[in-house]
Amino acid sequence: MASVPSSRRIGSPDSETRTQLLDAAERLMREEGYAAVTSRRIASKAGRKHQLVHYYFRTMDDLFIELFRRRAEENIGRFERAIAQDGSLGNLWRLNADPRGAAFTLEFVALANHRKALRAEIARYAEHFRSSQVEAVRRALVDSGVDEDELPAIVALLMMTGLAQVLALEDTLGVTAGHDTTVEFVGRAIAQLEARSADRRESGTPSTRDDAPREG
Amino acid sequence: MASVPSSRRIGSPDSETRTQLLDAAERLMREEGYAAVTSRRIASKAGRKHQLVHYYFRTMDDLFIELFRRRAEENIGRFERAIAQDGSLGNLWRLNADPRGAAFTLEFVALANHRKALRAEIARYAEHFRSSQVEAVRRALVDSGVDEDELPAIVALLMMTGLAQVLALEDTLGVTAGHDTTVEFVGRAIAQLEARSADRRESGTPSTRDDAPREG
DNA sequence: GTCTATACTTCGATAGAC
DNA sequence: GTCTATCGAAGTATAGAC
Repeated sequence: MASVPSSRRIGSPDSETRTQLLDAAERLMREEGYAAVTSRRIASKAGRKHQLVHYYFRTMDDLFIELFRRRAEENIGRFERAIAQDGSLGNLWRLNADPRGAAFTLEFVALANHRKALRAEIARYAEHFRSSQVEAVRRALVDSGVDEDELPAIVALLMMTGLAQVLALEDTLGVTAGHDTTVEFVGRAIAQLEARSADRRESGTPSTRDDAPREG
Repeated sequence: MASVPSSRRIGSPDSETRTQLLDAAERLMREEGYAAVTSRRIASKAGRKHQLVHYYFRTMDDLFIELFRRRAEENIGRFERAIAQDGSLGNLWRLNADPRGAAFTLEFVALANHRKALRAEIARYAEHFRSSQVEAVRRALVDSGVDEDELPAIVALLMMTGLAQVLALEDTLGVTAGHDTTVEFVGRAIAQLEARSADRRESGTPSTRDDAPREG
């Protein structure tokens, strides 16, 4: 664990080449799975020699962590911006239903199973993302007049996440029976909840949006 | 695709040793992920020489396919027996919520991403399993007097599957916030549906269970 | 910053002895 | 059925020249 320093030179994190290597790695991971992400194949895809990968990343673990981290941060930022602009249930579902995110998660969780260094990183991200999301869902539900007992925010979120994940997973296998029906069903269910929200606003009930979004 | 015969001798599928090798491979996969499943590590875990793995399996693809197939068949059998005995929603949820199944699926789907031979096998299984399950869910819903428009069987099934998957996936990461709440919620929702079913029986409406439970 | 050269490891697979 | 011997390919990593 207490890694020996190792005097080896390491390239700057700001390097353009480094970014290209990470891009190549990410493409490989998406297209062929994590086992295809090797220093040689990354370099080949980026038109470089494989030793250059080791110049920019001390170990492959470092590379994977970096790969995960930059996408995770981008993801959190994207979600938070989108939610700030439109925190409706419909938008939350749209964001979660993006199959790219689910496929990415899937691959990294499988990876974490045998790269311990990644596991901690992924867990930390998962927790951060979860608490940020659950808050948004909670606000959206309160907005629609859904009581916490009727449907707890965490349950709604796990259902959305789970559904998105299964759909994405099956898509990669080419199994898509019932997917349209399901997406449609969820869309309708959300529309109904949002209609409730509109009713409340018309009848003068103030949105809870204004008062108590404490936590986090 | 049209694999060259290759004159190499291959061991009998009934061999005891072969089963032990498969068991060792399965344990490796569960504990350390698919990348740890190599001929050498399997053999070592089974107290054999690595060449013996190649005696029983022409290629590693063959081994993975066999590994998947025997678990898949066992799984389908177990589900069908359990459902024949108790086809209630509650039991269907219990079966799906078993985290072992979800973890297994996850690893193999990740594997399928770079082992094309496995992909077809997994897709075929997924479709078979899906249609068998959706039929069971449909019967259970009809039994509870839930209309297909109110909640299509495929939607209920994908929700159960997705939820089970997310819970299992997060468990492996050590992220379990809200899991209890969710399991409890689902349990209560199902109990409510099943109460409806009981009401119907008491009021004399015949259960559909009696007429059409055909299937081996 | 990128390359050549190189060391060491692990892997899948085959041939052939016993 | 299991072993020894052996191959070539691919992986991670380091040192040092340019």
